[in-house]
Amino acid sequence: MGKSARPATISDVAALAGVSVGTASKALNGRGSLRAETRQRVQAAAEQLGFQANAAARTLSSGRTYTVGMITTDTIGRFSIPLLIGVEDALGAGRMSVFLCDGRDDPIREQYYLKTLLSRRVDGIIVTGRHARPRPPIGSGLPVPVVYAFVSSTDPEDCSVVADEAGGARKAIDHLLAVGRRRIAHVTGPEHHHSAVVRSSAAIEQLAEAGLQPAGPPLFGEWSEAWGRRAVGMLLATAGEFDAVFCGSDQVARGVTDALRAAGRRVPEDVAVVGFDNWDVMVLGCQPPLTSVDMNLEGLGRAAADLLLTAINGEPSPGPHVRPCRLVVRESTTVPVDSQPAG
Amino acid sequence: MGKSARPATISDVAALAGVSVGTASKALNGRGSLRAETRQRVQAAAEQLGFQANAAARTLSSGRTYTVGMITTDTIGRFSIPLLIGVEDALGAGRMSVFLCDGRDDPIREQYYLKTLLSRRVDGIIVTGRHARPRPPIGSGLPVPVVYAFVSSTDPEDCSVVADEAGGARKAIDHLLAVGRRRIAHVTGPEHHHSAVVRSSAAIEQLAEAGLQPAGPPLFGEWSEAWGRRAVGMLLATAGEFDAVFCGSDQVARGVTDALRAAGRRVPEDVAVVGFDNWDVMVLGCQPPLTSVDMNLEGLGRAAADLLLTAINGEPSPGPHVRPCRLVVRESTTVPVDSQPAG
DNA sequence: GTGAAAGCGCTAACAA
DNA sequence: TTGTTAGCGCTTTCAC
Repeated sequence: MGKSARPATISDVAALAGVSVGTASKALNGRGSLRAETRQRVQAAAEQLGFQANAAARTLSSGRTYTVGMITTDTIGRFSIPLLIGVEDALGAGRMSVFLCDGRDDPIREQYYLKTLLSRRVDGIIVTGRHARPRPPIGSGLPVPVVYAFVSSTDPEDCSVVADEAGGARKAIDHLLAVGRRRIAHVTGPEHHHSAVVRSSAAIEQLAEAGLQPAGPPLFGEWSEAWGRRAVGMLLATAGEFDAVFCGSDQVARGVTDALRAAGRRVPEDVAVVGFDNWDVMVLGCQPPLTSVDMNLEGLGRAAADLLLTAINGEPSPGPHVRPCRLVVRESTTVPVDSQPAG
Repeated sequence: MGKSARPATISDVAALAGVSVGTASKALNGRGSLRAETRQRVQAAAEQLGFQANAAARTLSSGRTYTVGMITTDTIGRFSIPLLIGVEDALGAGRMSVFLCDGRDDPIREQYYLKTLLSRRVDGIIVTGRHARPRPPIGSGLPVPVVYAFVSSTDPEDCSVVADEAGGARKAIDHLLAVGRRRIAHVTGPEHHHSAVVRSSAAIEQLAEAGLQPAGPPLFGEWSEAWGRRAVGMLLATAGEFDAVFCGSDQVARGVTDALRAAGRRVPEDVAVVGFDNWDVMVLGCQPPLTSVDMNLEGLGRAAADLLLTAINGEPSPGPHVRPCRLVVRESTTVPVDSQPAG
């Protein structure tokens, strides 16, 4: 069973079945009207030869490639994965294949990929990235539809699917208020980071709506556990009392939680902690497991792919499409009913 | 600048330049011999029309698609990313594009993808997966070369690129011995998991070579922090004294480290801890940062892609290609020189 | 119900 | 040096 020299073509199939290529084509694609017997004979021949229609040839006549390109702005990473899976999921069902292009934060590389994808005549393009901040459009007047997933374009006419991060932050605050917290601090990532700012402002606004001030100014730092730990030192030193910390990411939240425990504060009895991202490994590894905001990136990827498919079919949906976040409650904010009452 | 109705074809270019398509083709591909002036005129016309050669048409005549398929056995995840990046890196340089196919641990899905890729006439296929255990070949007598990356095939003739996990485990043990540890315990993942077994046996053998016994039998459990924490309870309860723990993964190692500290044992002064995978977020989030074994998955992906490229060019390299692991030393095994001497 | 033939966009061999 | 032409494998009219 060596390597077959050459994949079977439709004329091989036609010859074996004793029909013309036109007839074979109809038989294999269920088009035209043929005798059932002929159809079967062709299918049997195709089966026997292991025939797989040459996609390039098909593309050439149909004009459709049934492929889409996915370009990541920055490098492929933790955030891209669920998006990728969602996209793959929605497209795979529609028998479309995905070209993966790793932009590496390099605009030149990105444009190179764009050219390649266009020369491959992809039916559409999905652009993603780790940073939610609106980015310049990848191109203008492109011959195929483009959907931005998680990121959005600075051109408000471009189709994008983004998470309602502000809404997520508000849900986090509402939850903390609902479990009786009133002195809520906020620790998050870099001040120049779009998501940090959006989440932070939304949290503060939501507190204000409840007539509350945050427990101290928001602490901007990095997206790391180490920063979360350091921030707790600052909170303990400078802030007054606080009974909750809303964090801009799960990593920060985990650092905060660890440092609080190390400082003798119980989570959640003394201080409740909420994270953001609902990153399984962080959220479940944490002691106790973290309550966190989930942006449903996989659903977002799926939605982006669906919008792309409908755009490919001639029904574009321009503009931003905002999708809600979901709060996943765990033990960092709620004492389990069967646990020891707080001393 | 609306959507251009139809991408320019080479005959558009030829017409605009006032030459025949054959001449245009030569001019654009730098073949044949043409007057420099003609060449330039064609190139200018192509530029003006934004001409991008139709890849499908090119494929049809040349037989090459300059695409490869990458099939993940299980779902795309943490382990696939560095592999993907490596593959992308090595292939992108050679102007090849990658079709990403998420197998989801579903053999039917996998075969569906295989068919799709073959019908797209990819030049080659890379198969990856999270589990290093050898897997059944994805197909036999395939018309294109296949390289397994990180995983290997049960057919020893199949080309695969794998990490020397046993060697990595031995390096970890050697390091612990070098920093003076003699009573080394081992905590790892599920007993039915190939990597757990390989790493574990290699560690025990290496200890034996040094004339040592492990501190208690290896503890098999899960790949989670929670298990690492529980395991420490077992070690403290049942094992005698121990001055180091070699862990089968960074997550386990982190759980172990946290639990040791909670139990009043200092890391690394009282107990040194080594992880496996060198997963940045785990290794750096840990207190203190974890010494860990790095399998260099990105390099592995690059190597797999390079082997695939040479196989595509007619020089296959059958059989397994084993690549060394690297030990990355951090503070979980070595006291920084400028730190407080142990009390 | 089936076959013949044109054409998708490009390359490459051959003619001019 | 340039143009003409025959495919590459498939789909799709249009005759038969």
